[in-house]
Amino acid sequence: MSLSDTKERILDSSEYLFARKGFHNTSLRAITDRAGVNLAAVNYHFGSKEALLDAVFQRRLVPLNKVRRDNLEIVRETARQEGSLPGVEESLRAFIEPTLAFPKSGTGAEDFITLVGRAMSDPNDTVRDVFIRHIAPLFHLLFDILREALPELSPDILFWRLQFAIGAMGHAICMAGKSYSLPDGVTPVNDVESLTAMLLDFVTTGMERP
Amino acid sequence: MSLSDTKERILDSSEYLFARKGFHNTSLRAITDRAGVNLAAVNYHFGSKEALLDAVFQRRLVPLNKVRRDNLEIVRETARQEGSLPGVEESLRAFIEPTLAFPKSGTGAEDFITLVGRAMSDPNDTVRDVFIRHIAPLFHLLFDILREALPELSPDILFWRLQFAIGAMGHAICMAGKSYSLPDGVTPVNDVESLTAMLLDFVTTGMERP
DNA sequence: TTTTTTTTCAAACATATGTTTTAATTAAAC
DNA sequence: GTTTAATTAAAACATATGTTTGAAAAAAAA
Repeated sequence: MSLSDTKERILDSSEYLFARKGFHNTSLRAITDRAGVNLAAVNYHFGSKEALLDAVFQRRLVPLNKVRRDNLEIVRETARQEGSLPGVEESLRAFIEPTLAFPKSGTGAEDFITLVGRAMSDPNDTVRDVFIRHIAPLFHLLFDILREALPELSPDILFWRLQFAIGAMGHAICMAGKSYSLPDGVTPVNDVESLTAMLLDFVTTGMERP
Repeated sequence: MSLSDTKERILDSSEYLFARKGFHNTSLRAITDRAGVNLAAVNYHFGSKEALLDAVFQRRLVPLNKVRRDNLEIVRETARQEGSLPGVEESLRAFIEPTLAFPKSGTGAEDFITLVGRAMSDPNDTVRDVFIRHIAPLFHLLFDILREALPELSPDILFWRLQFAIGAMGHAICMAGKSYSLPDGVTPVNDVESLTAMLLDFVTTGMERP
């Protein structure tokens, strides 16, 4: 087993279990059993269970955040060069589209995005704090660009509308792919593109309301 | 200590701790210590920790659901008598307003509503299943009325827009009253009415989009 | 090859958990 | 007042948890 292989296996296994069972409801033994490594490997390689959670977020969130940040900067710069305001929909899309499309970026990424969908409102301080620490700068960037896009809107209202949008996205992520009991006439949606389109329609309309 | 007093104290204490720490992260000892009762009282009065969770939901959700159901039925009946369609905003208001106003209904109700805000996307199967069992019929009723209100909308799109709205509401509940780091120019909102108004604006606009 | 460092492994540690038991206490019924 | 049932209390139970330890194995450096 190569050097970093053990760490990767632990990260994969943690991601899988944290997403399904939650952080506190997942034991190190369940993680290491699933990873096929020794129990002590977690504390050896990561130091603690909490540091492991941070590493799980770190591994996926750094590249994901880079895509989202680049997208947002492009929206901002393009508008600046054109002497116009950034569009609300394209600003939101810059953030939302990579998030919902992330599961397709590789094995285990679906697990991760479920974890993200839940992290924001996780009752566990550890989970929420670790996540917020990773996402806060990006959130502020999105907020700033939306301020440019909607200069007439008060910061308070914009802030809450953005919160509503993020809540909608998080919940959509949690629901997607799950098979709850659907009302009659509703078919389960499994392609990300149409879900993204529906979500963007919804949050853009809500955001642009006068 | 009167007969039912112990049960009430346990319910209050559980509600408080479940909302702040989550179900799995709250121990029976923490609950009974806070309640000032003996550890064995939980299993004596409720049978198990899971049954206790169910009782916590039951106590508040039965009256809350009654208000929401009555409101929804009134909206439906009024429209029927007037020979018109139910309004989208009043339908959503019938569900959302009592939910966000619930914390004012009595001591401990703030804790409960936080619990509700998180329950929907709780990674713990127990919490989610118990909650969904309590909320499912009401959700279907709201869906049916919105179908009447927006007959031209496909069930699939309506379903997801309703999910977005519920996600927005749940997240708003989780955020309300918390003091995260706010962007410049944003002041913490502490009155429920204006939050409700903002949320209703947002989700109604998104729901009514052609 | 020898030495040194890194990694793995099994076992133990200390503590925390939900639950059960049995006796004491309190309240209710007769 | 006596008896019966309901409730409380302290302790123990069985198991699960995150973490640490110290020796063995593997890998890297010398």
